Amino acid sequence: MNIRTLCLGVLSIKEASGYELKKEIEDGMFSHFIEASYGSIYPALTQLNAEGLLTVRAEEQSGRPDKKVYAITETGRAALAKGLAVVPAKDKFKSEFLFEMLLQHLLSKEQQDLAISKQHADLSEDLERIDYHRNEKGGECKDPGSRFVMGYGECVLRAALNYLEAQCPWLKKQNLKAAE
Amino acid sequence: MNIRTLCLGVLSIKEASGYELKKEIEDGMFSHFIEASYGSIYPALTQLNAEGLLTVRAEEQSGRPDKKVYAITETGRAALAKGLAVVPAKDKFKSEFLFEMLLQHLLSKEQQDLAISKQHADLSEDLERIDYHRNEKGGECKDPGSRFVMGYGECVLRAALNYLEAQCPWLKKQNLKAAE
DNA sequence: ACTGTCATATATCTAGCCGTAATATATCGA
DNA sequence: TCGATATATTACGGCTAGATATATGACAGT
Repeated sequence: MNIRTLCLGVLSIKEASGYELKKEIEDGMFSHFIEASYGSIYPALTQLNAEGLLTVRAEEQSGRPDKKVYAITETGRAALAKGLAVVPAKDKFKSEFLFEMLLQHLLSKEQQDLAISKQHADLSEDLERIDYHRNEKGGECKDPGSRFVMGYGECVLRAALNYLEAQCPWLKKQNLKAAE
Repeated sequence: MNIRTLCLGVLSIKEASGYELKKEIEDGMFSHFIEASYGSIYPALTQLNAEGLLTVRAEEQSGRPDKKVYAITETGRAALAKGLAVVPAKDKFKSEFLFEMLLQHLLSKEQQDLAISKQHADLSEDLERIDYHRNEKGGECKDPGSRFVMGYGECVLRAALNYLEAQCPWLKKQNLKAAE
């Protein structure tokens, strides 16, 4: 699956500008299992629009560049359905953290602890974001699809967090201190 | 962290040809948290060799292309240590499976079930590979680094698998059938 | 109060890294 | 004979990181 299908998928939920699309992918419901950069999003939107899979509407804004709001068309929905109708590729997981841990004998104790703290913070942040999307933004994630992916993410992230805390008990103490 | 550091890291454990390196990344201890393709590995090795971070030794083989076995040098180890001495970037996780699940209302029941079965199989396979590296290849993964990353992987994969089976009870029945 | 710097909001583009997949060749097992 | 295994190479295209442009509001420093 490529960036084009990805954009169509996000836009099938709600219309957005390129900037908002990126935000959605970075901070929104999609954030824990999708990545995409401006350099791929903007050209994709332009192309999809040229092919009639999206429409654009320019919103003028004082001081800022015009916002180009993209919306999916019926043709776009058909293309999306087609793009999804393939068996998904295997998940891709890349972790520099685990790579460093594997070679931990090459690192100082401080570097190791720093890496572990950072991992712990990253995981916690992702977990909080999921909780936020589930609870605080009431109503937006009530469909079966959203619930499934939120549940998946929560469960995986929590497992990682638990493992980390079990292996490094000092993380919890540090947590308590930080919470004071 | 880039491919160069990655190659150095793997070669710091044992010397290997480009082909073997790829195998290690694909099927070995690294497989659940690292990806790299021939298209990036081979040029990286050539370059690292040119810079004196690796040495090469050509092993002649009947019938096959010569095997170029790369080994890390002292300069290479220093470069590796330097490359690791940065706070690791955040984990990257991309899942087409979760993307499809989020938009499940656009898929037929058959497509959904197929995607779920495949995900289940992929996760199981990864988990088995970890178990294999921990148990059957006795002695290779006894250092703290290996144990940590194997434990992490197992724990995360098992959490995902449990979630999937809890959400889709038919997976277990199917499993039992397949095991007969 | 003035000033500078940073964050937010928006879009675009480029350089370079990286992956996909084709190509080449030889052996071995089915 | 077909496919898998073992090995190396490379062209093409996709994608990321990051710089550039512009305006406004918030906040810290002097």
